[in-house]
Amino acid sequence: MHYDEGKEKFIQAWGTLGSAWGINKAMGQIHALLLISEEALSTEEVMEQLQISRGNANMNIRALMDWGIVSKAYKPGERKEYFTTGKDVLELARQVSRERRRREIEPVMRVLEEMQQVEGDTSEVAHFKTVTKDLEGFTKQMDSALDKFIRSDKNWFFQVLMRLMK
Amino acid sequence: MHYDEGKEKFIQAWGTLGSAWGINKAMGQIHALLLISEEALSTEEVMEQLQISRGNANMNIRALMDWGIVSKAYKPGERKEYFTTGKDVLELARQVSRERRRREIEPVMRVLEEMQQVEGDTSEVAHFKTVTKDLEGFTKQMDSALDKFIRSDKNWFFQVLMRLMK
DNA sequence: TTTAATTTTCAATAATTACTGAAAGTTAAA
DNA sequence: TTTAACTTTCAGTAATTATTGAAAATTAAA
Repeated sequence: MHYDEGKEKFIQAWGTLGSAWGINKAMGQIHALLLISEEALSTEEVMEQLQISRGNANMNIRALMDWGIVSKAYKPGERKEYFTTGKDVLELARQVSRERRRREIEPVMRVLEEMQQVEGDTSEVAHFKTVTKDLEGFTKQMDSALDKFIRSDKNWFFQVLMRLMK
Repeated sequence: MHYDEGKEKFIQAWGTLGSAWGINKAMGQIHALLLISEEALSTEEVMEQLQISRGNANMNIRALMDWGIVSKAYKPGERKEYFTTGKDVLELARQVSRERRRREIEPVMRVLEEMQQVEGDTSEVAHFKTVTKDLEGFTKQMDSALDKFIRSDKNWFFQVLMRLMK
């Protein structure tokens, strides 16, 4: 397979994966492009390689920076801004976990907690509280495991993974 | 808080969580509704409670069945179909993991594997292969941990969680 | 300062995705 | 069989989300 074909496939696949997980396609594609670029890229280069508009490129690069997975990189003597993403996959996973935890898990957990405030002594209410309590318990456990992962170092993570596999 | 208010909040929250994870809102809401219903519900009841059309209800109930998290339940003497979802949260998580693995992780893994077929000896190609290989390795490890989780029983899962927490 | 390079914003538009409702299809009781 | 209850499909429409491109804002060199 030629490089250009592989590159194209990878960028598409990464965009599609993003979509399936609630991240917009262009954002996924820009991330893919930066991942495989040895050098930091300018907005122009992103626009050109992905055939997207300036506005689109700018907005999604910003969004990636908000996620904490893309950062600015100035080139000496150049005025223009360049962008890169870390090449460490574990660190990437950690950062994505951190953000999704904050953006999605925490809000839903707060709602689940509130549900115990529902009044009434019908079996309907009892059932409602049981289900939401179960969800809350499970979510809390997952969340604290995730938290551990986020704070962990490489060694801890691989050790856990090894223990878990056997 | 009154039951109806709590119910409404929970259904909304579950729908929103769904959206953030690439599942459509109505699907999430129907699932929430079935979760908190003690009895199986008919399409009519779903339509009425969520104020959605017959087509919408039918399509999303089917989708939930495709995911393997909602099943038909006939009531004695009744001709109409009723639907329920399991109330075991761990089992639910397992089933969702199973499906996302099949639908999303496996396809992307196949693409990542292919990337090693790229030819060329430039540093560009070398870098490309390194990055995609790293992603592939990480994804494989996550995938096999997930597989373990999917196949595990409750005890194994909680033991792992406990070990992991401390 | 001016000027020019660069980035950001945002109204307009396009593309995608979700939803409706009625017609067609299916199923089982009469 | 017929009939009626029920389920599924799908073309049309609505709602949402993504994208464009040009104007406004910002930045730094001249």
